[in-house]
Amino acid sequence: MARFDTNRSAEMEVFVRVIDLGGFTQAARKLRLTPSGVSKLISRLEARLGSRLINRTTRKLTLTEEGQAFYQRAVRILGEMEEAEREAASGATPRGRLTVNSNIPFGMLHVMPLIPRFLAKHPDVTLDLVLTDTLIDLMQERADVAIRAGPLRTSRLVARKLGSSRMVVVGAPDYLARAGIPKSPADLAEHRGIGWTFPRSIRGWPFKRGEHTEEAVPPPAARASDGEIARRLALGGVGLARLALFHIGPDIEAGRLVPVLQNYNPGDREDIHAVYVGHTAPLPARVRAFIDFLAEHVRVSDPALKRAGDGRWKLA
Amino acid sequence: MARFDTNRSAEMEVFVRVIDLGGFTQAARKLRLTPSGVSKLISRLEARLGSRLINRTTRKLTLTEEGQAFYQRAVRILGEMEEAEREAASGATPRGRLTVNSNIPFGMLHVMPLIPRFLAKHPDVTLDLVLTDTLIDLMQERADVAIRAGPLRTSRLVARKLGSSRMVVVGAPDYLARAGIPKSPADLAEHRGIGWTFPRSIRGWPFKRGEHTEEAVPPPAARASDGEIARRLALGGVGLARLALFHIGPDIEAGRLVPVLQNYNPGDREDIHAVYVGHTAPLPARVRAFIDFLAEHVRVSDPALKRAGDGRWKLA
DNA sequence: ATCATTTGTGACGTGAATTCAATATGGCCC
DNA sequence: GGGCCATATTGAATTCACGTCACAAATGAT
Repeated sequence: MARFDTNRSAEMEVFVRVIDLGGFTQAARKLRLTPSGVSKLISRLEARLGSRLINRTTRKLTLTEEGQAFYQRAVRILGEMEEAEREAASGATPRGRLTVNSNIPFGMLHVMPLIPRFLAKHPDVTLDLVLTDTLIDLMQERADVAIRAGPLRTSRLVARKLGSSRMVVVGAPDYLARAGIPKSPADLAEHRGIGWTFPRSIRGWPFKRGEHTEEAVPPPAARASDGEIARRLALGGVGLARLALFHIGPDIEAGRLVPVLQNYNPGDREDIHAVYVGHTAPLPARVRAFIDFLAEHVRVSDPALKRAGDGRWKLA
Repeated sequence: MARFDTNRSAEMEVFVRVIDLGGFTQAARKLRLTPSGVSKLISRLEARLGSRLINRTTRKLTLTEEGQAFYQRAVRILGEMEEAEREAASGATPRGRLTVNSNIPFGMLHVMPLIPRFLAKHPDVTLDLVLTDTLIDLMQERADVAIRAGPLRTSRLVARKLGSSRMVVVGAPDYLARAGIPKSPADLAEHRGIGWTFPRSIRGWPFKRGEHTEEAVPPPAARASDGEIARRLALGGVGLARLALFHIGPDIEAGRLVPVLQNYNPGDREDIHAVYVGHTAPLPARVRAFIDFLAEHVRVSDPALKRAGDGRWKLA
C-alpha cells in the first residue's frame, strides 16, 4: 500500500551538509552523490515542507528564515540520532544491565563465585542475579539469560550447555534410621519424600529396571520451592529427596546425607544449560560476554560416587 | 555509488509504533504496511545496530536494555523532527522575519503607509524595511522581497508588477528663472542636471524625436544616492532632474517644481515591480502574503499632466 | 563578451524495500 | 496431551522511488 517513501533523516543530513560546506557540489562530493542528486533531494524536502529553505544561485547559498531554524534543529537532531544509535549499538565493550536468572543450587555454587571476576572484567555491566527454581518466561521476567537444569522444552530459545550432573536420591541418617533404608523403588511407597511446589519437567523419579526405566516417587511430606530448600529439608530428616550430585556432594561426603537405591540409579545426567533468546537478531554484547564467560569458567566436577569399605560414600 | 539506503527516521518511527501498539501486526495495520514488512524493517535495524532491541515471540514483545533506551530517545527525536518540520513548513499563517527592500520614493509613499495594516493582519510577522535606491543582491542582503523601478535585468528572479509611472523632467522655478527654460533636448547641454551616485539601468534621459527616441542628459551639478535626495536637490534649485510622476506630483501641483520639455516626453512608463527569488521552490508564506497584499492595495495613480490656462501644471 | 563553475531538468535504469505467498511458532482452550 | 488461532518469520517476485547521466540555464569573473 503506502510505502515509506520519505527519508527524513537523509534529507536532514544532506541539508546540513550543504549548509556546512556551502554548496551542492561540495556536499555531493562529500556524500558521494552527484550534484543533481543533491539538488533533487533539497527540492524534494522543500516541496514536502511547502517552503523554501535555501535561496540559491550558482554562486551563493543563503538560508531563508525557515532554513535557519531548520538547520539548527537538524544539526541537533542528527546528533541525537547518532548518540541514540551508538548507545543502542552493541559496542565492543559490554555495558548496561544484565539480568541473569539461575536455578538456586547452580546459581549459588557455580555462578555467584564467578561474578566478581566477571564484573571486574566488564566494569560497565551491572548485573541483576535472580535465583529461582521455578520455570520462568525469559521475556516476562526481562531476563537476558536463564540457567536451567533438566531437559529443555526447546523453543526458539538457544541453549549453551554448561555441564551436567547426576541425580541422587538421598536421605538424612536419622531419617533412614527411623524409616529404614529402601531396598527397591517399590519400597518408596512406605517412605516420605520431598516434592516441589511447582511443576517440574519430569514428574517422577526414574529408576533402572532391567533395560528400561520405571518411575516411582514417595508420597511427599513437604514441598520445596527450590533445590536449596529441598536440601535443607532433607538434611533435617523430613524425607527422601532427589537432588543433583554437584549440589549435595559435600553433604554426602560429610555423611550428612546418605545416597539410597544407588544400584537402581539409571545414571542419567541432567544437563545444565544457559538459555537465551536466540538467533533471529544479534545478541547484545553483554549477553554474549556473560555466556562465553560462563562456558569458559564453569567446571561442573562430576565425580564418581563410590562406597568406601566402611559403608560411607565418597566422591572420587 | 554509495546510496542513501538506510532510512533512520522510518526505522525509528516503525520501532516506536511497534512498542506503542505492542505488536508487529498492530503496528503494520496502523502504518499501512504488512506484518512482514515491519518484521524485516526491525530486523534490518537490529542488524545495523548490531544488537537486539526487542525480544519477541508470537505473543509477547519485550524490550531489551538497549531497546528501552533507544525507545525513549527515539520518541523524543521523532517529536523534535516533527516540530522542526512543522516550524519550517509554510504554515497557513505567515510568521517570522520578513525583510523588504524598496527604493526610497516608492517605499516612502506607497509601502510605508500599508505596513500598519499588513502587520495588523499578520501579527506573527516581523518586518524589516530597508529603503535604498542602489541595486542590491537579494541574497547578499538577505532580503525576501525587493521593490524596484525601471526595466528588470531579469534573472531567475520573479517579478510582480505593482504599477507604473511616467517620468518627468523638472526644475525649480528659481532655477529655471536663472538658467532659462530648455526648448529642445539639445538645450540640455547648457543646463545642469542632477545625476546618480550609482549606475542606473538606463543611462540617459530619453526624448521623443519623430518616431524614434534620442537620449540626452545635462552635465550633472550634483549626484544623488536616491530619488528623494534628487528631489530635494531639484527643489533647492540645483538643476534639472528626471523623476517619477508619482513622486513629485504634489510638488508639481504646488508649483514647487515645473515640468520642462513635456512635448518631447516619450510618454514611456517606468514599471514598478516587487521582485523575489522565484520559482524553483515554494515561497515562504510570509513572502507570498506580503506580495499579495502589496499587489492588492498599492494603487499608483498615474494622472495625466496638463497645462492649465495660467501656464501652471495640473494633475487630472 | 566568453568561459568556468554551479544549479536545475528530463529520461532512464537500478536495486532496495515491500508485498505476497507459505512456514514456523506460541499460547490457549478443550 | 492435541488442535486451533493469531502472530512472526522466511523466500521469491515485484515495484517504485531515488540517484545517475547527459544536457540546459544561469551566474559571476576574467
